[in-house]
Amino acid sequence: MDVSHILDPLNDAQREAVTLPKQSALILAGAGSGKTRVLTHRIAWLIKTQGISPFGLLAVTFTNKAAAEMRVRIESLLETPLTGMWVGTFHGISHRLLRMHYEKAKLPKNFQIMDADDQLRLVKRVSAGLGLDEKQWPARQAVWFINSQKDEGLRPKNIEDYDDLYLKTHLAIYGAYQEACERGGMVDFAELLLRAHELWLNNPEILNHYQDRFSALLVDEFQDTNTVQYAWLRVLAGDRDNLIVVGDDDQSIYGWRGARIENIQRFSEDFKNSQIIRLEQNYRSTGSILKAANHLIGNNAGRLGKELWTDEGDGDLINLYSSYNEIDEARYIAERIARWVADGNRHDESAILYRSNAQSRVLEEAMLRLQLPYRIYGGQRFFERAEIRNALGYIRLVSQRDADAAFERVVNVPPRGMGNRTLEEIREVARLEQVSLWIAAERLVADSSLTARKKNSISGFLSLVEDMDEATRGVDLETLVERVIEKSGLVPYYEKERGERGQARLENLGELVSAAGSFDPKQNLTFDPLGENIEDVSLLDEFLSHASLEAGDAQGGSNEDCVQLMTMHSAKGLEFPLVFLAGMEEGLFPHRMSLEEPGRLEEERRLCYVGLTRAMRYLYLTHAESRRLNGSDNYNRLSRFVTEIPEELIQEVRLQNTGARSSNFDINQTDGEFSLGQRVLHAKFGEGVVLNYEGQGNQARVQVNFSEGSKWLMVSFANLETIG
DNA sequence: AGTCCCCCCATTTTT
DNA sequence: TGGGGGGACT
Repeated sequence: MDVSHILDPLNDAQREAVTLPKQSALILAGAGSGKTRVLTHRIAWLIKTQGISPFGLLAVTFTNKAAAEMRVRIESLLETPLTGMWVGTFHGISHRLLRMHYEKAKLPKNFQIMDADDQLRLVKRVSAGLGLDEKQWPARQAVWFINSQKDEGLRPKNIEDYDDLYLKTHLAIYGAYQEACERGGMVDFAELLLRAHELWLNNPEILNHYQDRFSALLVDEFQDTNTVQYAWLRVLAGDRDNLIVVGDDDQSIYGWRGARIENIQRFSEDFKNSQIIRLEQNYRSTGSILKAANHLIGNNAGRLGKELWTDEGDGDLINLYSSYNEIDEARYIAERIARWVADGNRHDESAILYRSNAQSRVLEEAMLRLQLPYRIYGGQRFFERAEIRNALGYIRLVSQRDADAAFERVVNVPPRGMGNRTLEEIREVARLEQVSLWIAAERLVADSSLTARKKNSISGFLSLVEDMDEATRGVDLETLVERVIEKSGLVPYYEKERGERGQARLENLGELVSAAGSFDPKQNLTFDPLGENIEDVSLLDEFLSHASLEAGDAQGGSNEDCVQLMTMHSAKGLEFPLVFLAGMEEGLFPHRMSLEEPGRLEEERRLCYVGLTRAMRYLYLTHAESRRLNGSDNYNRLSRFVTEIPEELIQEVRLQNTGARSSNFDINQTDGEFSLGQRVLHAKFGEGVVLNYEGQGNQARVQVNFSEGSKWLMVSFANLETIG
């Protein structure tokens, strides 16, 4: 069989990784070293030459996007649709397992997935039920506690409280919360993983089945696995020695949400037969950028060790711009991008990366001022928008009356005269009689002791949902969604909301209808073209699970040619020819919150490493001498990360024109010297004042403020005459 | 029930 | 500086 198209495009290390014999391995894949390529080619190679059916393969990723991309790339290698192979996220695959083995997992058949918002609401309710003061015991903190425990694989009974009030209280909340979840058949994200793990531990026959089925397990971004995820993988691998993990300890940046860099550091000990293959040749960045990144990360201890290299040459030096303040910093970046575009490049080949979202606003304003189209990553995603969640709440209730989270969410949206008092009564009945809110509401209506007013508002809601149910029997998914929205009263409710916001919400509701119309469960992981379908899960439930598990894109229109603004975290995995790292200051990056513990500082350094290695050709580091943040001025020192880069790799863009700092850097050039503030004469633009300059020799440019505005000019072509 | 105001807080994000 | 949440007031 001809597999040349699978092996030929690979370098030696990549080829070695792809053609490893069947055993466990750690592929240490540096930034831009062809990690995804190795994974996908490995899979194609296993299928084409090792006689392994796609059915016998499992590939796990962290994000839906990565899973989808992997599938597409394997399919294009195989030149055929990939059927039967499980490619998905830890959560998606766990969800599927739980659906298939719901009885053994001790879950109701129609269990629902709670997302972060549902979870917070439930924790609030549970804390209130325990009589805890929301001020003293913030629900967000309790959620964090619960999730971290679950990420570590810990149930309340496994946790020691050390007679400590903090622990005791949170344990009580965790316990009560878990009971509420069990009662309502609800599963949060962390629970999906923990539950699937327990499913295997408690049911050896099920575990054996999957161990027999999968002859190879492949994991992407292994450095981001948390304790449960690694335990999950180890249980599944058992003694089969068939676990291939790909990752980069130097790019582990999610410790704060449970990821354990130790997992990748200890992999070789846990899998004694495994080998390590390093992918160090980089196909993305210039030599200077790689040298800078290598040096920087060399300051971290306990690395597995890896040095990126390229055979493409050093390229330009890294530019460092010291600005007067954050506004000047943003202006400089914007002007630099404008020039980049004027030179014939695309906006979306440039990216501005920053440590924290708060930095984006000034940058955004600078983009607007220069009329540069931009796109800010992050923000609310489609299925997380309030209007979408409200609509889905109704839909959920139509399919499942006992869905308390949905009940709470929509019972008074749009407002229908259901006061907090009334709701509290419903909750009370539900609590006392151990029934769902829906049943409690029904009982309250039947109970004659209620005032007519309250009775009406409750029964109005109950019959509305019954109505929706009747009106949507036997109807397809799209029609169902459409009719439920129509009956819900959400449309007139949002029409009243002034501004474009209401309009946007209405559009989103419309989009939800079409999303339902084009929803194809065959593309969804929980179904399988080989007929491994999960019995009796309705298309509707499937759609709702999909909405929880895959929150969708943050914004549409992402295909337009825009400057890309995002945090360094969200930039992981991406690359851009022109990259700015803004706010290279102590306290901001590394962030002050991470300074105390050495481990967290190292994670900041890894984040910086990620940032640096996003750049393909041109890299600019910027910092501000003064930065207004949270309403007060900060005077931060230059980030230690900049000083950890060898000086000879950095070229300072020296200039100031914002006044407050007096500068008289001289610009040497053939016909004389300019200094900032120097008056000059240009043949076409007339008189002007030098504001700024960068570059050296015949690359030098000056920014001159002429009467018609400021312009950047190449010193060697502009023929400027000094005057005065 | 809805609006307004005040107070508090402020890193990073996926599922 | 600004957003979100909670409480108070209408």
